[in-house]
Amino acid sequence: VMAPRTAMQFERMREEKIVLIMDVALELFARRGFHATTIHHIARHAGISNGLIYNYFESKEALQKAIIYKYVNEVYRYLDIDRDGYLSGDELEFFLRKITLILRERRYFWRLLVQLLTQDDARKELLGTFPEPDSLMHPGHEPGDYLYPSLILKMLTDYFSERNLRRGIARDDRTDFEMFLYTFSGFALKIIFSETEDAEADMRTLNRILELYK
Amino acid sequence: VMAPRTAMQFERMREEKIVLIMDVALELFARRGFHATTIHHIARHAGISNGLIYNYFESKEALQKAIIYKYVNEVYRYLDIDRDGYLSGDELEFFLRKITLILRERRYFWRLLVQLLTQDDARKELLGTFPEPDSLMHPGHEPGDYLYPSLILKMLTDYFSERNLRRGIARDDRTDFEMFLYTFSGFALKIIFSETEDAEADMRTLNRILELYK
Amino acid sequence: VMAPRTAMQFERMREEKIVLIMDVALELFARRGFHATTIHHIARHAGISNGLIYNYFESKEALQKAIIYKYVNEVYRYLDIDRDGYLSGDELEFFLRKITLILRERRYFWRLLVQLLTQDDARKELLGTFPEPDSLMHPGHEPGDYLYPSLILKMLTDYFSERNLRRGIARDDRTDFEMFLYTFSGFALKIIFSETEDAEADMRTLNRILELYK
Amino acid sequence: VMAPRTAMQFERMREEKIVLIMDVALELFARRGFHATTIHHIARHAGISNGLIYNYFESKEALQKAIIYKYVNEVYRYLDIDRDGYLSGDELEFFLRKITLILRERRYFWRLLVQLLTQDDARKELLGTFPEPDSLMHPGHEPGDYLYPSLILKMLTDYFSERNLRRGIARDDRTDFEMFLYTFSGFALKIIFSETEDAEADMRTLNRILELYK
DNA sequence: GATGAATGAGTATTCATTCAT
DNA sequence: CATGAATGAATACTCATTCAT
Repeated sequence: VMAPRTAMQFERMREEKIVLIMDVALELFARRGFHATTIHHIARHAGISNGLIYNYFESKEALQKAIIYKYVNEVYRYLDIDRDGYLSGDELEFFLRKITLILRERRYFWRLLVQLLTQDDARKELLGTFPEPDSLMHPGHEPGDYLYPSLILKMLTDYFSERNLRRGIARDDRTDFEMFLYTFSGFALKIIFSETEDAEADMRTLNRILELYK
Repeated sequence: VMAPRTAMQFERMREEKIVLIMDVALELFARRGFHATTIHHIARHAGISNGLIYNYFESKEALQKAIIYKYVNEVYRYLDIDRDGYLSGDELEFFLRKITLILRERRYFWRLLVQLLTQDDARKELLGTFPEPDSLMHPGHEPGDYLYPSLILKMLTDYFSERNLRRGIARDDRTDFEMFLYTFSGFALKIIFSETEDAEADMRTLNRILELYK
Repeated sequence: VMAPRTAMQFERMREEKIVLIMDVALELFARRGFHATTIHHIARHAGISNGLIYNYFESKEALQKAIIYKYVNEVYRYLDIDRDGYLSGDELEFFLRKITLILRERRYFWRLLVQLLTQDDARKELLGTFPEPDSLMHPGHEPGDYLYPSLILKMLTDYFSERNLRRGIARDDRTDFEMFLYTFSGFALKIIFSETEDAEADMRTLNRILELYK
Repeated sequence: VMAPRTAMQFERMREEKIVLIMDVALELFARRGFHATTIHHIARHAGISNGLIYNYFESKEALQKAIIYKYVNEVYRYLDIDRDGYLSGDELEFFLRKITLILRERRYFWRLLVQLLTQDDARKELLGTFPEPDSLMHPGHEPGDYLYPSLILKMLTDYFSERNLRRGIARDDRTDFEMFLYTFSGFALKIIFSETEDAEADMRTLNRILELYK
């Protein structure tokens, strides 16, 4: 007579499978696109049956949402720097270095995200999942809040405003801010979509960006 | 017996239908993605029947390829600058201004392209459709050849090599070249995916890019 | 060169297919039950492909609803007797004879209906599709209104009230009314579910019911 | 080594679980239909696991059959009146009153039965489970035999034959017999499917039926 | 006995593609 | 050339059933 599994054993089994499924699905979604990836693909790659996926996720769409949600949260947690709303030059550097790491390590997640931003409906849906926190309207937001995109944007804007002041440029001149954003965006895309890693080259690029815009 | 004029009229009608289908399909592919766009969608938006599409295109995939092919050629023709393989500063400026225009005017095409580059298989397929011309290996390529990506890249590389010389930097220092590429890529994406046009802001950005990298 | 079909030809084709599909589906739903009947069954019995069914009906459920709706309306039209809200003895007889005919001719429809009334959720859904007309509250309803179940019920109740008066029984004694309803229900079920028709026996039964309750 | 008492306890536990499962399944089958009821539903409602059901029943179908079998037997036992094959007027009354009680108390069972009779295949299967006993052909059947439907039917036929004689009607006139059957069927359905109980009204109806057909 | 994770056959539904007219 | 009805292969999803623990 074998003892039945304990609730904890079951819980662990579930956790493991969920992680497995999400990881496999993320890579496939990122590589082939959501629609071109079949549940059967995912199941085969994960070494499980089609049906099992539905033990853990309501639908293919729900699976994608769960993936997005998980990694977005992970990123936010990872970026949880000193959020007094103010960004010093060193903090900016720290921030960019961290992001660069995340871009590389979570490459597939970012590929998926870019892909989604590419499609009208998915873009709307996606942006809708980041409701702006009230803390943005009322300065002095609670520590523990996530770094919502607009929050990050605001911190950067402020940073560049002050930088302008320091340099004797009109406070609200957005030139450098925009150049910085464009440059970093292009750089980010390169990291996300390059097949091979060249950490050293990336480092050089990052240094140059800091040199220009810190 | 049909008069030749009638045959020509038919030919024109054919042309018009083909253009109609491709334009509608391009927008839909770009907005919703290839898989999420059905032949039925395209037919309805074009005000024709499903079957008619197959009078002009072998398959949905063939339609997409035809679209890519058509616009890529259009872009190449448009970019058909003085191709002696050498790019002066003014030519670079001219080149970038032209591209900026094309990015804006052919926004949907570029969206589709970015979307495709996003998926592994499509990316391979896409890159495979631009076989490198021999003319690249043997300098002094034929006029009339297209400006293949690698050709453009080479012209830019050369341009930045010389610029380095001018500025007393090591000839093969790729720093500025890369920074330029990243910045312009980010800028291009912004144009392609922004819902609203802000030609003036784009102009300012472009001027700044030229200021930095011309 | 063949001339393309006219819109009317298409319309006729559509009509015919819709009727075919609904008829086949009705019989199968009635005989095997909704869940036990697969779309594939229906398609095979109708001699068409699975997919075609979805050209005409949104879903399996929508198909069932369309069937119900169609036959309910047909029945209502068929029962469209002099609807002044008052039922004479002869009108009652006429009414019952008509219903008996319909029960026999639309046997499968009634089987399906009984089957649905048998399941909780379907029953609720079904009853919800017969919204009570306002005309019930305000006597003197518009001619052209359907004979909603409650309207029929009311006519019968009134009939039996008057019949009570005629016979010197308390106006609101429901004994005979209920006995009549039970008897006719049992009789209806027999007609609906008997495999073989015995029109003569049914006639005798109906006569007896009229003898007892007219 | 287990003490016999423990074995017996186990046996009782088994019994209780079986009864629990059958009761829950009966209600669900009756309310939602066999196909729309999942094993998972049953398990959840019974507060047990999916797998456990298969410890006690071969399959979902076997479970339904077991339910039918159990309740049919229960009904038969309950109706186990003096079966000399002859039905006096008082015995008829007794019989009907008993049935009325059972209809009300085993409402879900009867709903399920009606639902099954509604489907062709289930109807055949169901009727096949009541093989006619030989005792019917050879009068003077063994006590202890069940009151098979045909036996009941025969008793009623005989009862009405004699009643005809008493009333000076042709012995084989089936008019009253049929009217009785239809009326009681309609009445039975009303009891089975009415959401609320109205024992008093049912009593009045029953009395009226007896008044008419006893 | 008991659990619930896992399987996989079965089903509704979609959609590119064909074809008679 | 043009239509849209028709096909059927492909795919997401369900659920009875099995089985390791």
